[in-house]
Amino acid sequence: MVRIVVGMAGQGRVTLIDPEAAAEAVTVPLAGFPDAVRRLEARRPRWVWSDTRSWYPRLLEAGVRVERCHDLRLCGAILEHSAATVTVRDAGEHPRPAWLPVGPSEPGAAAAVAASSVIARTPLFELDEFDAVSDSVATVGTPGFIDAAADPGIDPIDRADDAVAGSSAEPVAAVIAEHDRQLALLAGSAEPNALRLLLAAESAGALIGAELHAAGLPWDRAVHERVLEDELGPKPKTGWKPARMEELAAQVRTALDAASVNLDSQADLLRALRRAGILVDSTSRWELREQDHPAIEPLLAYKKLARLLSANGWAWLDEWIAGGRFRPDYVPGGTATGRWATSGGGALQLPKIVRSAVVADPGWTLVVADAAQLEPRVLAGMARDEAMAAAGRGLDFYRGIVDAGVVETREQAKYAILGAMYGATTGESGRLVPRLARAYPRAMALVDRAAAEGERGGVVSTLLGRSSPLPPSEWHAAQSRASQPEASPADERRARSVAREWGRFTRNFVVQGSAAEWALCWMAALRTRLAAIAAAGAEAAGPITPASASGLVFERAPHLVYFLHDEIIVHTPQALAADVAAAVEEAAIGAGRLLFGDFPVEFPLDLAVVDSYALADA
DNA sequence: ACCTGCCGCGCC
DNA sequence: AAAGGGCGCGGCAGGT
Repeated sequence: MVRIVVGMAGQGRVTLIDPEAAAEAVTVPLAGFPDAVRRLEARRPRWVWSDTRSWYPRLLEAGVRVERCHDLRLCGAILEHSAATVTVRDAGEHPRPAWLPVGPSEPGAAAAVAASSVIARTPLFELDEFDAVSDSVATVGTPGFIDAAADPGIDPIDRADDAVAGSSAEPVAAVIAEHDRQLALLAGSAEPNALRLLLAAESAGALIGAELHAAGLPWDRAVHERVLEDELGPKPKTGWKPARMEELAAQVRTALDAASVNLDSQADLLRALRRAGILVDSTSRWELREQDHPAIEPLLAYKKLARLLSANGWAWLDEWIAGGRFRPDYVPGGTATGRWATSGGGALQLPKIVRSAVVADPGWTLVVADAAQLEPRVLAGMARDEAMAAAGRGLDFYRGIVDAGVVETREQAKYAILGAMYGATTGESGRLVPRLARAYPRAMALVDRAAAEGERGGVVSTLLGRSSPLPPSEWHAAQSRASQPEASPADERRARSVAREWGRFTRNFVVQGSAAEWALCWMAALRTRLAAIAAAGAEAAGPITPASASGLVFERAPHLVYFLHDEIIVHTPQALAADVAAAVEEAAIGAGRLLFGDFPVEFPLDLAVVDSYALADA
């Protein structure tokens, strides 16, 4: 595997160097960076750079896509916290350099499942580099290493200016040294194969995050406006509430006999409710729903509309939709578990009601796929729980649990599973968990171990070796107070409560984090397959000229446009939709193999080829 | 005029 | 209907 390291060379110039063939180093002005990368990409190197969010957008703007990279910021963060690197880190021979940015940076009808012979022939993303990760682990580490406290991060604008000004940030020698340091941590780790896969997947995610932003989610403003008018009434003048909300507010005020209550103020509303004899402790929907009073129905309707207006109303459209695209800033690895975050636009919370505005361009269509019940399947695989995996053989895991006689209804199965993964102790969900534990002891033991480790302040890790942060200061404070001789029963209750709370976090961490790893591998494999489909299509269309090369990135080729934890959308020319759908299915099968080898856990998809996102879960 | 914390709710 | 994990965001309240 050739690596090409990217770093600054002073005077605003960029050096691209294969450290093993240093004589061939290229130094170019920043403006020449995309072309230099385009030329060298033919060698299919792994690009090593400080931060994908700083470097890759300018390549994408110039129409340059790269196949793979190593994101030093993201990979450094994983290596710095992983329980698998504790020993090699504690040896102290590989201290983290001060310049390396830490914490998030800012950027700027389904085809049939492909036969497994296809899977075997088509390499996954860099599958050749990895053996399937065969050990299931909820690795227990040693508390006492670096906390996950957020660092301020690096402003991308400043970074770009630095680059132009030729600051000494990231001189290429330092970047090479950092990559070597990370490779040494990897080599010295307890789980080099798993971690190597995680770093590759995380870095692929970084590329995908930038590509998703550059491509944008196709968005039909007119459809969105129609939704708003249907729900809220005509767009009001600035400073006015939509007509439908005013009507509902009037009904609520009449029913409460509170002519001037401000429904947007929790405090004001709560007082008015209680004065009207509705004895609630909050204004939240689940509590109001229980009440029998004529004010409740219009109030809940009002709150629903208020939410739509403030989160995805006309102002949102003006701010976030331009040129028929929604371009949120994705933050790969932005949460403790490795799930992505987004910054701005609420991209991970698109309400179902506005999804009808996600419409494919003319001649194009959307391939929408989500992994059905991903987390319990990942748990079954991690725990190597044969019985649980058997229940998941088929599209509906919950039905499988019922058919196995564990519980009576599908709903019970769902709540039992959620309870097991989230640590429910009360309610119907909590009562069902023991039945699940009898049926699937291995899976239950895995999450119970993770919870126990968290309760005592320890570290747990995902399948591939991403480790949990240490407990917050409240955990330490509560435990130390409870261990004092003069500790009160209240102190002890508080300490147990705080401990159990952190245990629920670590319990969920191993499942959610490992599911995020499956999703990254799925998406990374899909990205590779989409590129192959695009290349084949381009070949059929004739030679690639420099002018058409940028079109190869998004304008002619199927490409990912959305990612939501266990769900993806590919925007594709209609003629390629069947190929894309097959690629999506193959990638899912491949991700399962990569993480769980031959263990018989399945990851079926709900997949739809539709012109509008709203039609996907019909 | 800001900032921060909390609530409520959208998604997984 | 069920209450347990992870997020981001808008709005209000209460502080400076």
